[in-house]
Amino acid sequence: MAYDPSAFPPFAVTVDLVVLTVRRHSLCALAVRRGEQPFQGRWALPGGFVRAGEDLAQAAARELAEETGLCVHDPAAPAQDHGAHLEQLATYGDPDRDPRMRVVSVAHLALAPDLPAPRAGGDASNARWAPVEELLEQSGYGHDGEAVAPLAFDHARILADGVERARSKIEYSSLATAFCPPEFTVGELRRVYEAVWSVVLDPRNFHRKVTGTPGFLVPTGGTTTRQGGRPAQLFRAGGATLLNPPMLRPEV
Amino acid sequence: MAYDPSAFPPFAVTVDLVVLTVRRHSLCALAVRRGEQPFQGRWALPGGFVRAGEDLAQAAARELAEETGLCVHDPAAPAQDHGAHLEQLATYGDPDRDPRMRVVSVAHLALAPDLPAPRAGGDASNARWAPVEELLEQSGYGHDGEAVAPLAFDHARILADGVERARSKIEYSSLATAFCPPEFTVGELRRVYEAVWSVVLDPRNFHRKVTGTPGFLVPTGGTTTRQGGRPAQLFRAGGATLLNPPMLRPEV
DNA sequence: GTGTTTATCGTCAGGGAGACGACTATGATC
DNA sequence: GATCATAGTCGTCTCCCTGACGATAAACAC
Repeated sequence: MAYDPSAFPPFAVTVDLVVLTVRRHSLCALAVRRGEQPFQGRWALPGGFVRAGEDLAQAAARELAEETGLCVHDPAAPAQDHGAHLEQLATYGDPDRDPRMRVVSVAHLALAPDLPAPRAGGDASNARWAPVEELLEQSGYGHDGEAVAPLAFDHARILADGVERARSKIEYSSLATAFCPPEFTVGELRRVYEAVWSVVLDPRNFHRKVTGTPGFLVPTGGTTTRQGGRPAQLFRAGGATLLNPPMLRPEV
Repeated sequence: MAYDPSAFPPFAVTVDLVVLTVRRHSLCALAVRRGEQPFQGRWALPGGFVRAGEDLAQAAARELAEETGLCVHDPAAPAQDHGAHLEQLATYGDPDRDPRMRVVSVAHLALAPDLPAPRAGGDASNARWAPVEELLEQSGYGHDGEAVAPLAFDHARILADGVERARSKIEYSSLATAFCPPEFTVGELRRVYEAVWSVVLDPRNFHRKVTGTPGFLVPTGGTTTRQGGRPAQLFRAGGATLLNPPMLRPEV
């Protein structure tokens, strides 16, 4: 218990990011290709060291901006910016998780609307959005037939934890709107739930539920013209953060 | 992004513990008195440095055993041991949270049944169970009239986060049984909910709800003889961890 | 026995959710 | 332009869960 600077081992502290978005009706995560040992050439979650004067949340926001150009949604500001949601996920500190040294990684979860294309220091070939099932398979092939190795380090575990957090959190919070652009339709929001949960939802019951939950959605007055189908009303995210009663995830 | 051992600052990593229990109908947390600077003499959460070969969960379990003598409940083992529940809570890494150096603390949440008395290295005067409202008041007086200063470091924030986690988690999980001895009555479980949520619950509806949720409680066959009142059936915690539908916390 | 306390069972009304029919408003096709 | 396909929106019906609360059961205190 006594304080002795020589009594504790030195640690490196990093932040790793689980950045999720919904593209083409499936839940995708941002992966970057490692350019160095260990796990050189393998896909990994974006991340980096926490700097000296930096808070953990600041470090995560900085990494997110470096990798995606996204600004973090300020919780104090209203939901009119195009920022992403960022929250701490969990911390991973297994002694053997990094062969180089003792690294403790504070993983963060970011939810973002569909983005044009990832950029990793200007090199697009080193970053991509990949469906989470594809990244979580122990081995397999990507949509383009490329062989895919498991994620580096313990990042598969971190990604799985982040996905599970997102899946459960959209049940009882309005976080699903973080996957949507500033203005969206009820159908777009439903497709977010369907992609994240991998289910199909009844459009009529979903519409009744989300429009009937006070503070979840506020109509902007506009409508969308889409290819085929009746134009839909446009909504913005309302001020409510907690949904009560929650959205019910269909079982099995 | 390049790996350079001199490019990152050294951190100390600690685990801090929010140990909660229910005593005399109120939610209490374990606090230890600091014996050294900074915050000498102030109350704080128990905790300590993570050792070299140690996992974060191992470090938390070790600290918990040192402070309380509790063994951690093995998730793989059935719920028949007297162990406590332990889970990671969140990580706190503000650069200024410890004036001595850069310390990142991985806070853990432990839930335990009512224990005889705390022990801190054999010195009982340096550890106590205190109602969480008392510890979270910025200043005030304990139940014995002693003046109480705010918790050291950012431990009030950590404690508040742990309490909120416990309050929300007993809604949708069977974790409330972690506050109970191996065998307990429905009334004892109800008093746990009442203490953690600071509400009063209808005994009849509560009984219907918990006995009707499959896997939550399994009757042991025995009954209790208590001072006054009809003897109650004894139960053990069932195998279910997630309650669906959840317990509903009364609003306001 | 009477009163008190705690446990347990029943009843009833209201609300939310699933299942699903019906209608509306657009684009696509012939 | 009529028809079809597509997507959005409104309504209805039933079931189940919950809250409110009455009633009964089984112990103890006097």
